[in-house]
Amino acid sequence: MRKRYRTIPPAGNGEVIALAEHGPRTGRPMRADARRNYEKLVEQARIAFTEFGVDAPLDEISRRAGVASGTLYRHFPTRLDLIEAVLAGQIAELVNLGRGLLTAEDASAALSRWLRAALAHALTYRGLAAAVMNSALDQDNDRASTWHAQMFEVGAALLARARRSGAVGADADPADVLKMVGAIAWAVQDAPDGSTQADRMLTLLMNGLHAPHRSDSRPEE
Amino acid sequence: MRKRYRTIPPAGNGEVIALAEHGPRTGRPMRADARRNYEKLVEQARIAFTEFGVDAPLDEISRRAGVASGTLYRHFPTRLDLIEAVLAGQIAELVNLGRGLLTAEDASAALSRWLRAALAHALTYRGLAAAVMNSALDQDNDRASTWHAQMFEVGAALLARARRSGAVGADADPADVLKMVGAIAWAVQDAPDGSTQADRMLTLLMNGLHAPHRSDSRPEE
DNA sequence: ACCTGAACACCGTTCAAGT
DNA sequence: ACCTGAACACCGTTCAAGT
Repeated sequence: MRKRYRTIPPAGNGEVIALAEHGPRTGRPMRADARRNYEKLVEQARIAFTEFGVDAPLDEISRRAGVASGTLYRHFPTRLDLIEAVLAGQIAELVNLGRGLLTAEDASAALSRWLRAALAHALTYRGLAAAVMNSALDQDNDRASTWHAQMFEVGAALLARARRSGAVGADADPADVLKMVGAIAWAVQDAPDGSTQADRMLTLLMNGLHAPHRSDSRPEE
Repeated sequence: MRKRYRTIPPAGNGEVIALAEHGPRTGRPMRADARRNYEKLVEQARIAFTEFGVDAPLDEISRRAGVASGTLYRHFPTRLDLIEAVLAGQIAELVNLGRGLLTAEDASAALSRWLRAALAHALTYRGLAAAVMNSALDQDNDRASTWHAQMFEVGAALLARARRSGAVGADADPADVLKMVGAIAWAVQDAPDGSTQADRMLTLLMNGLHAPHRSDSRPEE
């Protein structure tokens, strides 16, 4: 199938269970067995994504969770639904970190630190998180989860604060910056020296933010 | 299947045929019918990738080319082999452009122009070219084609020249820069306003290059 | 040396029957 | 309301037979 991952990322925390308490379809509480199945599916998906990558066979996941394939499909109509559930806990942590950093003294350092944390998040599961972040950032996307919305809010606030402090020049679009972070994660996902390369690339991005904004975007020719 | 593309990119030029003259396996000239099949497969793959994206069914491609599935498999053992053949002509053009720009007066503008051309290339076929560029950039990759090797050579030369001219500060790794270009293409591949966003992001990258190099890559915490 | 095309394996999706 | 699991559809890969 695919190369295996070295380390298994930490499991999603209580946030996942908070999601499972209410059915994503009805809004009403889930039946106890349905909720158990939901949680088993998310847990086994997390393990399978770690082992096989994004393309882990769905029936393998349902088999490990001890449910039929139709049950997986009922809870998660698309693969992306399942993926988002797996990532939910990690994103919540990122949001919390960002909120804490909003009161840090050095606004520029706070931004830098949060972007590095976001990059670390984006790198999980072979750049899978990066792909989800990226698709959630597209405007016409009605799939952008609540978690992602919060994440972008925090990112924008940190960027605005850094700009007000004078450390970041001119008008960088927060969505652009976050897209770049996801893009870096994607770019290094299979590189042998991935994390050091990602570090250098993020430094390049931070330099671009610090620089006085010069628009040299003349058209192609 | 998938959303359709607006425009069909220009066909690969003579370079593709140059490849087809010798079998990729033996090194000796291909039999006339084999070569015809090779070319028909590349042409139909180009069209199918445009219509369906990267995941165009292989048997659809072989069906349109009028050959059996085994023939496609003989010429192109993996999907990536087929993709590389489709992109070959475009990459050759990019290399030529870069070589011409090596003697331009303004080294910084030359780099900027070539990076924008590289970005345009990376955007073809829904960011498919970006994925191929990116995987070719990984060091342990024995699949990096001759074309890509030339491309990275040209990019490195343009960057070095811009650095010597003083317009680009310090030591940016050419591979990092090209990875960023591919990453930008990937990030905007499905965005509604993709090309304008890509433009802004590339400007951010250029700003990062122009800035005096500051290394703020302190570890995570 | 190359091509054909049937056979196989794999995997996602649906749905009738059951609780 | 939810679950099961067989059935179906789709697609990549192999390989024996043919030229």
